[in-house]
Amino acid sequence: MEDPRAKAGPRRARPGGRSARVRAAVLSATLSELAKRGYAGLSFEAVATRAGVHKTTVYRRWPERPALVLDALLELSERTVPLPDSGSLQADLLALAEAIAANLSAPEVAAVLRALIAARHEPAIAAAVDRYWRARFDLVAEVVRRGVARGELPADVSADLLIEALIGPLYLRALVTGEALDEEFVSGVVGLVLAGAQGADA
Amino acid sequence: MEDPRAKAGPRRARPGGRSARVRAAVLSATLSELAKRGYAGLSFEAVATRAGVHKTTVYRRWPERPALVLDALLELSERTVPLPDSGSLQADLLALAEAIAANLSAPEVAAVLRALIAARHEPAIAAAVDRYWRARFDLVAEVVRRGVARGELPADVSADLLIEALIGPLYLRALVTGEALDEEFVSGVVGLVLAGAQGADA
DNA sequence: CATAAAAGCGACACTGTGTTGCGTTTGATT
DNA sequence: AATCAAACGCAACACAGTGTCGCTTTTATG
Repeated sequence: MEDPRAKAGPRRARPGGRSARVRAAVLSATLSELAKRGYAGLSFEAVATRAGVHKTTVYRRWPERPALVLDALLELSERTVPLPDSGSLQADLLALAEAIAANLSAPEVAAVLRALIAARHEPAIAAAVDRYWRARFDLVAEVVRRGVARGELPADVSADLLIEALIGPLYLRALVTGEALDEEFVSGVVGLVLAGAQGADA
Repeated sequence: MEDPRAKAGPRRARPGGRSARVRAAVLSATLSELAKRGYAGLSFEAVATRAGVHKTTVYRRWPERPALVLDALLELSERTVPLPDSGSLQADLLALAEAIAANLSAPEVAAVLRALIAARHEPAIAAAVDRYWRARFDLVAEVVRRGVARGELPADVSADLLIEALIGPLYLRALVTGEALDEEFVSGVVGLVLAGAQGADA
């Protein structure tokens, strides 16, 4: 009962070229708008205009707001930061902290992060953000593990605690208090945390 | 030319009773709505309804949004946290961290803070938040100063750095990653920071 | 070159915001 | 206690922006 190319036929393949372009433009525009207006103030119309695309196109592909923001985020988190591996824990942590500080010092990045923090209302956003952080932390934990393997840290040190102690102050300044992430501060935090981790095995 | 009670008369005094009640109700409602919807999603109408007051009343007293939120914030920051002074730096820092953690663990508090973070767009809000933090830090620095005076810390330790290292991870969990602020984490941070501050005078 | 998926387009209903004019309540003043 | 303006309640309004719909045009794919 299977006609050679009859019944199966009508389901044509879907285009890749234009759709991909539109998608990229919209997601990029979403990030910009997110930085500019925040999550709640995000307007589909503004996103469409900025992307050079019609409003209905955006609505059709991303029927509700969390879906759009989520896709934009995934796009953003693709940009992975390479893990330093210099052979010295001190140097690795410093390089890491400086890279993060440089990132956070970019106004658009800070703005997007602030928008995300505010969007924790939305369960879908919260879940995605959590996953993002877990992956990030697991990655960075590798640096700590190498330090332990080299004997630079006591074996019972908690990698998560160390990482959070390192990153926390950076985020505090960038997002909460708004103070500048200068060189002195970053190296100070690294020194403090490192000394604490090396000596706190009580 | 000054008639005893003539020309100066028509300027009657302004009521204190009802106005004060309305003001308190509105500001309290503002905090609740802020926690619920965030800054950008804050609706004057919702605030008014929650406060049991008419929409126009809110609009008249606070013509624009930053003014309303700012007043609500000032109300909130009145609630000062008493500084611990047990004679031991370790105990003081722990008490402080636990108090902050308890605060941040309250969903409404975390929600309001998130809303404020997102509202950094608004210069007026940003300025007020910055002032708030400066005052807070100056206050907490007293604990560190006492520790230095008792010889529990090297004299050249930076009070600000120590405080930010202590508070940063707490805020990171509460606002960014969303993880729980359990007892173990809080004491871990205190231990790490304290050890770091005591040993890092290089 | 035929075809269907995807984007463009204009129009629309609808919700919520912020404003205005006027009447009513409230509380300080004499 | 009577007065009177400040402050609030109320209803109606203009307006902007959101999200939806039916239709036409473009553009990959086979």
